[in-house]
Amino acid sequence: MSPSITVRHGDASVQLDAGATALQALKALEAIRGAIVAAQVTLPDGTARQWDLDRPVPDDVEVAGIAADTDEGRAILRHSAAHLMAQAVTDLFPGAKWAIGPPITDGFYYDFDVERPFTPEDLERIEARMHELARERQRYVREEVAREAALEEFADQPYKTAIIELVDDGTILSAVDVGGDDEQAGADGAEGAGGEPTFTVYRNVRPGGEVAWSDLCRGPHVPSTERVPAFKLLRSAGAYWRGREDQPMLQRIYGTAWESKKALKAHLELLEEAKRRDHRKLGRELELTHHPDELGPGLSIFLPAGALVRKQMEDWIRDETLARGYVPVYTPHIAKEDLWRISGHLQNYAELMYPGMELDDSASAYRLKPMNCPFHILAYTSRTRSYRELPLRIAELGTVYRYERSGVVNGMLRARGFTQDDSHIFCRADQVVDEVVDCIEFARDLYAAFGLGEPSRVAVSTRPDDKSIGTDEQWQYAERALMQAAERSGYDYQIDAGEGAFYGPKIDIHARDAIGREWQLTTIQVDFNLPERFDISYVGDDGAKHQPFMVHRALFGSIERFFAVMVESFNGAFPTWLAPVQVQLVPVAADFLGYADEVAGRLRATGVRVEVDASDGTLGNKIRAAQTSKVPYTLVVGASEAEAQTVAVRPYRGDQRKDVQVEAFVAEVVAEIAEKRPREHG
RNA sequence: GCCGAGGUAGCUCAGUCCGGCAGAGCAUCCGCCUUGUAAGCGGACGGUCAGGGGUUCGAAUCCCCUCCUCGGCUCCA
Repeated sequence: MSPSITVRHGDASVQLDAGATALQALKALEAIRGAIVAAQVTLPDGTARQWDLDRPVPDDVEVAGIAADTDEGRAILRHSAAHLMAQAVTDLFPGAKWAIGPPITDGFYYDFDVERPFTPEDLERIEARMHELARERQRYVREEVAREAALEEFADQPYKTAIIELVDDGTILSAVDVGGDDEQAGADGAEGAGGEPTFTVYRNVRPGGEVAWSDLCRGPHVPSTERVPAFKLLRSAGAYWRGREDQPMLQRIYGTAWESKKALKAHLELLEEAKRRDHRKLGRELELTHHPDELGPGLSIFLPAGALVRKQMEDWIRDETLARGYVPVYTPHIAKEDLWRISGHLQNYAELMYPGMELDDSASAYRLKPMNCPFHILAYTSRTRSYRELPLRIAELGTVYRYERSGVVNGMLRARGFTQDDSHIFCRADQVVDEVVDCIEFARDLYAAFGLGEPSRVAVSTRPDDKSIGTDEQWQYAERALMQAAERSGYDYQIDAGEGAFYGPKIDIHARDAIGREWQLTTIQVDFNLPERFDISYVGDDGAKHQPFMVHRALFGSIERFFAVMVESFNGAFPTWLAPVQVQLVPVAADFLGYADEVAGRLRATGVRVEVDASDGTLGNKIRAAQTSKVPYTLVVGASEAEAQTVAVRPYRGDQRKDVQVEAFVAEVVAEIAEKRPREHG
């Protein structure tokens, strides 16, 4: 008579023979809905853990299936895909050493130490081999092994033994961090006999029982290789072991894996769509921006069309900033090195600053500004400040220059010269939370105005582990203030531990674009440090001097980055109020140029940005030119229109309308433009 | 900075492996056409083949260095 266990799912409960697997339990409980990749087991003490379907479940637990088409389920099947890839690499490149292979957003990677970097042809071979292995229906078999046995088994895998060693000195958590979303280390908690950690090894077992491959891994995995239904290898790249430059460079292969071929296809199409929308490509095609080699990496020229879009953005933020009680300033691009010594930038930020400009007749070098804050402090200290003036919100569109390392510059998303819609709010300690809440609401309004909807994520970044200045008390106060503000603004927020700036913690606000990608845009930082370093003060109602807090905030973040996000999110087809050219006049033949000019003039008189196509191309040719330029409205005019004082309206999106009265169209487009600009200039 | 892939006309790309007159389409300009909703026809213009050095009778092509771009590591607005 074998002992029995009890398992539950919701209200259901059932008794099973001891040794029953998670899959058997779920079947007995009739708890399987759709495709599942693993189980979630909630132990009697309330902790929930992911569990292999073929792994026996303990007594008195709650079990549930993890569906393949959830984030959690995809992470598991991607992790299994990473194993499959490592096995294929091992087959094709004998002697390859494996490091870690976690699932990441939308995919997975695995790092290898191999003789030579992988070529695109290698990736094709590896992927083909993965398909063969998947068809073999190898089972992923979990096995717990003692530390010594693990060390022995992976004696010829230095990175695996290093992971095991990391558990020993208690730094396994840092190894987990290296792995990103998840990690490969098989440390399954310090639960082994005698306090020794127990490791788990996953073996890929062929139907005949032969062990094809084994990896140290925390799991769980899908039950068998054919349960990784759709995958594709995307690219290879160098990556440092443990992400540290003093460590060997490994070869990383990125792949993506999905619960179905359909989902994979949809993802690959999204990648293609992203490529089509790339702001560098559209910027060139639509003549928005220019990045000639002579200019230098990370620097941009805004051509007239791009500049008009940017002007709309700047007008919006300038007007809105003034309306919300900020005051404007203008500051220079360079300043004496001493300023940056006082601010602490030279000590904490030097590697991101351009080198000093030495001048013969000056005792001090000058530096390009990487941030605007010291200048705004100088604006603050231009005279004695009273508590009655606080909060004092100083704002500027300030262009900063940062010497980003050559490998990290990325179009306008990560640039060396960029403009922040920067503001520094000087306030009393008790005003910090209110000010941060206002900033979050301001950011929300901005995202809405520019068509990004609600923020997708709010994250509070806390004190960095390494470089930072200030006392624990100051950091705690500031971090608490940010969390309180985040709570009051009603957003769920997450904590990014150790991701703060060197001078204080911050809130970052992210948004999703039209094709679902997430961008970090707004940043709000609380600073107690610069006020101290510059010894700034205000006179309180007690007549004594007090030190204010500073809130740094940039809502667009970087105008260039936000511009790039706009280009990509709108696919270059801007809403009318942002579009560089709002209306394109197309005469059907040269005879009607006069009437086209007349209509254009009436539009221009109301402030609409309008152009007339005076080329001698065919009508089809001119229509095509208008469409490919993505102008919101094309107006076709010929004899009948001139006669009746009408236009034929061809919107970029939507159906064309004929015989629209000119005055009606003007009123329509003017209203549309006004509507998209909640606070029109003037 | 490190690893990999690239750089040919304003744009998109052939030609590079295997050294032998530098090409196509689009754009631009000129001419013809006088047009009714996504490319009319013809011609012209346009190149230090990223830059420099080397090998060679001869280099876009092979070798070396530098710059720049792309994808990553890392970082970040």
